[in-house]
Amino acid sequence: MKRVAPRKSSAATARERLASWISARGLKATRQRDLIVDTFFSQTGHLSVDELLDKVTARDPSIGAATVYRTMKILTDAGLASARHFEGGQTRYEAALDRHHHDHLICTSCGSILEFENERIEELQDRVAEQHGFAVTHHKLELYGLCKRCQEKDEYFRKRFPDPR
Amino acid sequence: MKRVAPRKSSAATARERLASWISARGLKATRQRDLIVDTFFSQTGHLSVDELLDKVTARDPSIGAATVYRTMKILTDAGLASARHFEGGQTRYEAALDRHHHDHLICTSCGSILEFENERIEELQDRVAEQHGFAVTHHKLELYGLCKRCQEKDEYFRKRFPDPR
DNA sequence: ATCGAGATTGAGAATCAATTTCAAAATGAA
DNA sequence: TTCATTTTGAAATTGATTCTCAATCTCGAT
Ligand SMILES: [Mn+2]
Ligand SMILES: [Mn+2]
Ligand SMILES: [Zn+2]
Ligand SMILES: [Zn+2]
Repeated sequence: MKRVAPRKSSAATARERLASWISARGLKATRQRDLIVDTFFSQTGHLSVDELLDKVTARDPSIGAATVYRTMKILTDAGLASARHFEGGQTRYEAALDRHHHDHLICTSCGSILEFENERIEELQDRVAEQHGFAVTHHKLELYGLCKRCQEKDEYFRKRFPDPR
Repeated sequence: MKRVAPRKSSAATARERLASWISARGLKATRQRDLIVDTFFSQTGHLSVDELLDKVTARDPSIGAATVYRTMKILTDAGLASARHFEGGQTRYEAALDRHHHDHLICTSCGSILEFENERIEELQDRVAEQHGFAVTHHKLELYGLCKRCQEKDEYFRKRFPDPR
């Protein structure tokens, strides 16, 4: 009878890593931190602090916004989350454990975010940097526009209400 | 005796275009606006509102920051300047008249900004968008790191003070 | 289990860029 | 010139984030 080795959820792994990262520098484990980290890793996608705070206060209304900010900064420093600064809005965080570098397509109508990886683009970026004697540490590639669904919605309204005015 | 056709400075052209853009929508020409636009186009590079305000108040100390913000927004709407939101700092503006789209290399040590165009990267971006059924309106590609000079400075200090502690 | 140095907390204040408000001044078409 | 409309500068406001601080918690050493 085959047994799959019990796979640790990446949330669990993240909590472990955070624990060692925290103790490694004399920080302390707290109930609030655990709750926030737990909540964060139980979500997918790109979460703003406000959105996260909502979920967190649903579980414990006494937790303050500052603590969520502080905790997400720790997660980021520990390499377990990454902060994204898309156009206009607040900072958004996404889980970073076991994830490749990737870039984003952002729908300016509905706010949905798609991810992509393109090795060829990365190479060309490296080449550009090289040509300028530049040592790149990180980069940002974001494509803004309309997702498929929002294009279709637009199309629908254009058909129903042609040539307004 | 050959004569080159007198070439209008792009600053002058920008002022003309702005004038028609302004009158086209019932706005009014003002001394402050002229001064700000003049100052902006007499500079090169990527200017923050603060930096621009400094130059502007040197010429007329009575001009307020709000007016500079408002004027740069008009220039942007008119397509004569473009706003750039690099990591961390304030919005920076660059002249947009007669300029191709381009992207940036930003030195995180000295703040210098290099520009580049790469048609191949743009094509690949289009392909990515297409694959996701995404209609891109604009994008942002920014490479952060150390410029040549800052790398050399680092190198110099590493040689002079090896293995500290 | 208790202690105590040091870390963490939540609330509210502070910061910072940017926008808005508002009363006074400027613009420009008639 | 008139005068509806736009613009201005100063100050207030906004919104995201960080900071401050007194009270509370954590955890290694007793
Ligand atoms: Mn992502
Ligand atoms: Mn540029
Ligand atoms: Zn959409
Ligand atoms: Zn540099």
